[in-house]
Amino acid sequence: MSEPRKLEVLRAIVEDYVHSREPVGSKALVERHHLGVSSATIRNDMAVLEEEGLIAAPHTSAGRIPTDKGYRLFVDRISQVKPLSAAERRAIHSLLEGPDDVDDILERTVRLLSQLTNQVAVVQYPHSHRALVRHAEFVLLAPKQVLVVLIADTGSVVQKVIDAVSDVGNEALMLLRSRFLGSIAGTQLALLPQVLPSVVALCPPDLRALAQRLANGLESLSDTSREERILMAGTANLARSNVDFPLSIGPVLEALEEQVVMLRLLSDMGDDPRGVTVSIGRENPYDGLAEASVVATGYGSGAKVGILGPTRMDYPTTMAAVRAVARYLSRILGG
Amino acid sequence: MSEPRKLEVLRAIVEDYVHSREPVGSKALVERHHLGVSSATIRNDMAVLEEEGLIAAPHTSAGRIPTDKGYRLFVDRISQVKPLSAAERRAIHSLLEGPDDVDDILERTVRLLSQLTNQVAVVQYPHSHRALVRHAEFVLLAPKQVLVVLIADTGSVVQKVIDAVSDVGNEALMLLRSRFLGSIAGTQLALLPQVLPSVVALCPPDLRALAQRLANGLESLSDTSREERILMAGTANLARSNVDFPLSIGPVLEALEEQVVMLRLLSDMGDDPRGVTVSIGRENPYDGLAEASVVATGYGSGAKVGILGPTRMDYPTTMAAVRAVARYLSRILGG
DNA sequence: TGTTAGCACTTGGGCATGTTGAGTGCTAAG
DNA sequence: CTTAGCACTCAACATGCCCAAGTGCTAACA
Repeated sequence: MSEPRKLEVLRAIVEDYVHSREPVGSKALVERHHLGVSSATIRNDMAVLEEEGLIAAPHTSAGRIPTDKGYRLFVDRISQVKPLSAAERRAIHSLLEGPDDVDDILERTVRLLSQLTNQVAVVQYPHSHRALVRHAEFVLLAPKQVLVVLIADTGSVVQKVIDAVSDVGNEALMLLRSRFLGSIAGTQLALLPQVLPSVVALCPPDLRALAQRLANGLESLSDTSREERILMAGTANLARSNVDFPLSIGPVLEALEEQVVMLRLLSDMGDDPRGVTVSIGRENPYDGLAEASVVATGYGSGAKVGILGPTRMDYPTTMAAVRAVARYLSRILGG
Repeated sequence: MSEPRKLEVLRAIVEDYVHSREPVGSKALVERHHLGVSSATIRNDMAVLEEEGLIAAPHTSAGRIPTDKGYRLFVDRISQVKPLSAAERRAIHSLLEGPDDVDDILERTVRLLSQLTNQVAVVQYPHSHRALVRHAEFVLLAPKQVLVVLIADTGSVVQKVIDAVSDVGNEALMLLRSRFLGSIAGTQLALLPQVLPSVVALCPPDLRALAQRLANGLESLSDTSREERILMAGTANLARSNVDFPLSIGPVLEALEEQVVMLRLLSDMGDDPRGVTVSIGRENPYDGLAEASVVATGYGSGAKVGILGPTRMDYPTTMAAVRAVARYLSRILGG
């Protein structure tokens, strides 16, 4: 039996199964695809594929469905990236318009991606460890409460309330502000922990306690892990795509709600810069996603975008959509 | 037939049905509750209740289940608020500890509430129209890009990127900053639209175009509707509670994702300051929630907290939990 | 050696039929 | 007004049957 045809058969099975959601048999296969052979031959091929663990039969006399391993081979060796439709391109392009507020863009990105793929879309906030300090502000909220605001040149603004031990004077605060600002403006956020102590050390002794607290606040704000958030959209697609095929939706929702889980998942996926990465079924590190696949890729300076859906999904189209969206995202955010 | 007993029967039906998820019959009813009468009598009462539209039979020979109207009566006239368990009180108390960052608190609130009730918990960000301007900052990101930051005395920080028509000088920006700040510091956010025009008018002519843009930015930031966001947790509970009773989960997820829908829903609900409001099944303005109920109440200065779950839910316990959480929330955020 | 036709075999799903039991409504007596 | 009794209804379950889809195997074929 020829190797190319075997792959062709696997490809046909995957495509038919994704389309029909039903086990696919040898006869239907030869009818729908013009493989130049008879169903008997296909049966032989399928027996081999089953032996190799690429497909499986739910019960004795039913068609075959792809296994995780089968999907894996399909994705790695067979599937060709489908070009996007004109309408899809247009939809992605329209992302370029509108305000360039990061939050807005990401929001629209996940919506778009979930609509394009009919899956749950997920995007990680852009990494900012390369970002530079643009401005810092201390605002007195109450006699003993100071709001610390840190603004990066990327336009990201983070803030935190800190409590002082004793009453804080406005003049003192302004003095400290200019001291800090003079030392840290223009430095990388990631370097703040190294720079800040010296600023504190140079402060007048009576302000040092306060300065220390402010420094702590700034440092925690610069901690990029604070930015490790994800945004998602399209959870309703989970319910729709499984209306007659009850993938247990509960565990998946749980995983999606646990940002930690999703972040791990995304960052565990390789970061092949030119292609998208796919994690299929039990390949996922999280048990609740045993029947789900994740298709993701990096954008900009290393954060991830992707989708999550049932293992039975249209990989070529999905992968194309994810890749295209990631590219546009990189372009907009200036990767 | 006595009116009090009729209500008692309704109450028993609701409680049993919520507990067992199965239509409840006359015989089971007399066994499980010590109503002092026989099943035949209950049958008569049930016939009356059915005539009044308070309960219904799925088919000829099955028990009865409460209708929306039945739940309504149950909630309005029968159910007594259950006291919370010690463990629940403790859990809520622990909310008081930890950082008083608004985001953190709300985040923990929804998590807690969803765990307490086993439903989807929803919280609206606190209203800020009474908030005062504490500080405003203009930061030059690029020659033609300015980041406008508005800080309120509540500690809320909002920002927006605006594009200028021509290159912006740093000195000009600083000048405008002090002008704006001098005029708007301490005024209510809600009043900004009235105050800002005069500030623009008093600017030197060559800066007026820029000033106008900045004013627009500030105004849009002060727009409280921008703050009308909601936070939620526990969507996985939707799947769990309906494992053997397929409430169509799809439309519900859709509603939850459409913040607009949820916001309308919450604000449409009355704001009885001392009690919680319940919206049952088809009472909801949104079709997708025809089989769901919302239990919500106000907190702080008028924003809402609540939960969403199947109409078949344990109203007394849920209402107690929502009320308790809302009270603590008001206390922490200083209602 | 790979392909094909033919065929016996397996099996889940659909369908008709029968049975059961929970639950009802009604009536007549207490 | 309550109750016991009874005939009736009907979903849920079980049983048996058949059918179509699909398989694996074997023997013939190129």
